[in-house]
Amino acid sequence: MPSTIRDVARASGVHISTVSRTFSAPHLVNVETRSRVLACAEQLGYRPNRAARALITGRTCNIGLIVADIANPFFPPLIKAAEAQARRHDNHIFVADTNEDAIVEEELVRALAKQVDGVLLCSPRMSNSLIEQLSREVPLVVVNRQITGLPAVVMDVAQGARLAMEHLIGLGHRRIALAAGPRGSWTSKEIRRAAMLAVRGPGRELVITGPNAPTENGGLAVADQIQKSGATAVLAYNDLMAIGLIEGLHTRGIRVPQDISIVGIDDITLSRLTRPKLTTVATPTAAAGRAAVDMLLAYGDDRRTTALINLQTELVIRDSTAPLSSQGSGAAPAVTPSTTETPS
Amino acid sequence: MPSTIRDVARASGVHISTVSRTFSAPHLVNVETRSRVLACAEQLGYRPNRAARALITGRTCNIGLIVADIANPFFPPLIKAAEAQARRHDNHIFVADTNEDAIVEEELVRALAKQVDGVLLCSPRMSNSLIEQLSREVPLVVVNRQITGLPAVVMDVAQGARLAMEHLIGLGHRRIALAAGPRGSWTSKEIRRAAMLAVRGPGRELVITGPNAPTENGGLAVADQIQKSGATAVLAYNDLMAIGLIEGLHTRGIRVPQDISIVGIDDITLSRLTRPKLTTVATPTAAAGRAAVDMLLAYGDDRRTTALINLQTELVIRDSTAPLSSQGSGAAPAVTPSTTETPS
DNA sequence: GCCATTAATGCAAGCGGTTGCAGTGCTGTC
DNA sequence: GACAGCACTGCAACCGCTTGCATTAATGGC
Repeated sequence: MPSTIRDVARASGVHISTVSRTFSAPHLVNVETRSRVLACAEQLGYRPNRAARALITGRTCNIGLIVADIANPFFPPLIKAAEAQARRHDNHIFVADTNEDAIVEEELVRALAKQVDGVLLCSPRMSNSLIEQLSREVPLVVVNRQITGLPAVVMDVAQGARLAMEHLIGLGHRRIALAAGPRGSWTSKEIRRAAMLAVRGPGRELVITGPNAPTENGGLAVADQIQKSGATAVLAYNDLMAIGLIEGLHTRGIRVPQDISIVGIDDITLSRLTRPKLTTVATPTAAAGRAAVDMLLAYGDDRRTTALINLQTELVIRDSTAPLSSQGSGAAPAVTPSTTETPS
Repeated sequence: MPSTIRDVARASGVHISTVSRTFSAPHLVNVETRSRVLACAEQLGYRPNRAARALITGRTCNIGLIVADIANPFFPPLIKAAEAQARRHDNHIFVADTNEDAIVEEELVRALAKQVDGVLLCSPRMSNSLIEQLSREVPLVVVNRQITGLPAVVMDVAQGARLAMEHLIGLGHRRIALAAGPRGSWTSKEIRRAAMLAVRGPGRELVITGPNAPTENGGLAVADQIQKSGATAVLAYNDLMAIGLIEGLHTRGIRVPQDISIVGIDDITLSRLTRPKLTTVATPTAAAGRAAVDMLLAYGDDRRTTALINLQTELVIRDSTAPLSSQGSGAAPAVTPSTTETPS
């Protein structure tokens, strides 16, 4: 039904190769011929079949973008920035969601491999070795994971975690909890490493809980452990967990930040709209999306580009952190459980 | 570099057509031959090129999914459900985000058209006529918009809006505001129509504000108008706006639900985690995603399927709505601006 | 006036698969 | 023993498009 290059050729009385060139190398065809062909094409509603073109040129002008969970508000800004950047180079982004499942992840890379020019793998849950193997089948740029030999864009969460810890220590906290992220997350490992290093010191202690689901429910679920841990401050793997955690603590009568300080990571839009507003480590997700696309597109030019882009993070101090209160009772409930709160 | 069907044929000493059949019609090839071919294929790391297959079969086994804004938490459950359902039928979903832009929307449909078997168009911002035109170029299933002659999946937001209004009226509210959605949104029109109908009655009034961006910021921005409107209750186009609105009112010293009641629409995960928890109209987004995929896949069987699936919505009453307070001062600030609040 | 250039177009081979049709050898039937 | 039927495999055309090369005509230089 849809018209092909042959229909246009017949209609305009030229050979199909001339039609082809009209679209992919216009300077090679006579001005008059060109406009005649274009008119016919327009009239027939002809659009080049990109799949067929891809078959022979090897370029699809599509980029695959694989994320662990579209529902995690951390990703959309990255996705949108990548889309915008791709569009700027006349490419399109196909997004796919792995549901935090390493198996699905592998499957999706393979499924996309042949229909895109390359894949951006964001916050992968696969093993490094599998990623290396896949990178031999399709150009890959990894986001939020550092693998030697592979081009990557990472955000310096270690630095962010350190800043967060220093902030908390500066507020007088001594017993600090880390609500870790999911298994297989490079970011979570980085945070953990940096947090341990930053907290190290006399009279200080880091309590690690996890792995946890990187969602509100993950935060909700860890509230109990946090309460029992006696920590007076928490660094959460991400804002979503932090928000869930705040809610979980709230239902237990524990107030944030009076009774316990919470720091998130990511600075999602939402963290400005919760009460209390969330202190968090801002990650440059949009910049990461742009950089990853650029990296992938540059891939073609000189083969083995194994650059690593490391983007800075920064601490945004809002209302979920406060100096260690004098009662120093840790996460134990306040004596009179929050009678001054708004009803909930 | 990647091995083709010819490489496998050479390695296993058969004709390419036999290799082809090994993958697409295994029952036609001898068991021994098949296993030999499979072994060679495995060893060479051969994977059928889906683009090439699509070229001749006309089926890509891919489905395009276009949404207005990935960052809107309304969509992810729909996307995830669609992905799961598609996977069940051995198809893949490509998601693309239009940034609420009708132009980009059209461009994306066209870009996807040739690389997918059909497109799910969610909450389109285009005109009906353009959608009809596009549906002639590629099988289309529209979600959240009803267009005669086109297969569609809609959620009965009109019913939801009616329930919400009845709830508010039942609580004694007489002057109710509607924070409308973006221009071009069918859903917003439906809500408006239903709300007007439901509020109609002696001494009652509906104040409509908008169009507004369907985001937290949209809600934040409309807080001022709402305050001045004197309304004691608001139905927001979606939960995100409702949450932004609550925040905006909060900074103006107006308490929810004591001073003003708010109802959202969508029942996103978040609406259970805000304070106050949001009263909202739950929309069956996951069911919509599944239904849309099923509809699109059924498209092939008997051509012109113009079914319409209308999914029920329901009102979830939480803490952001309350009986009209006796002071009846509407959205005017409380006399002593919320000294009992938690600090923010 | 001849030849080398140049511009414009046609020709045909393929990209990596699928598929209708035509063999080939074998079995079973009468 | 001839033949129909079956299971398997090969052959070759084709899907829609690109591209190196050949062809043609027009142009310019000397």
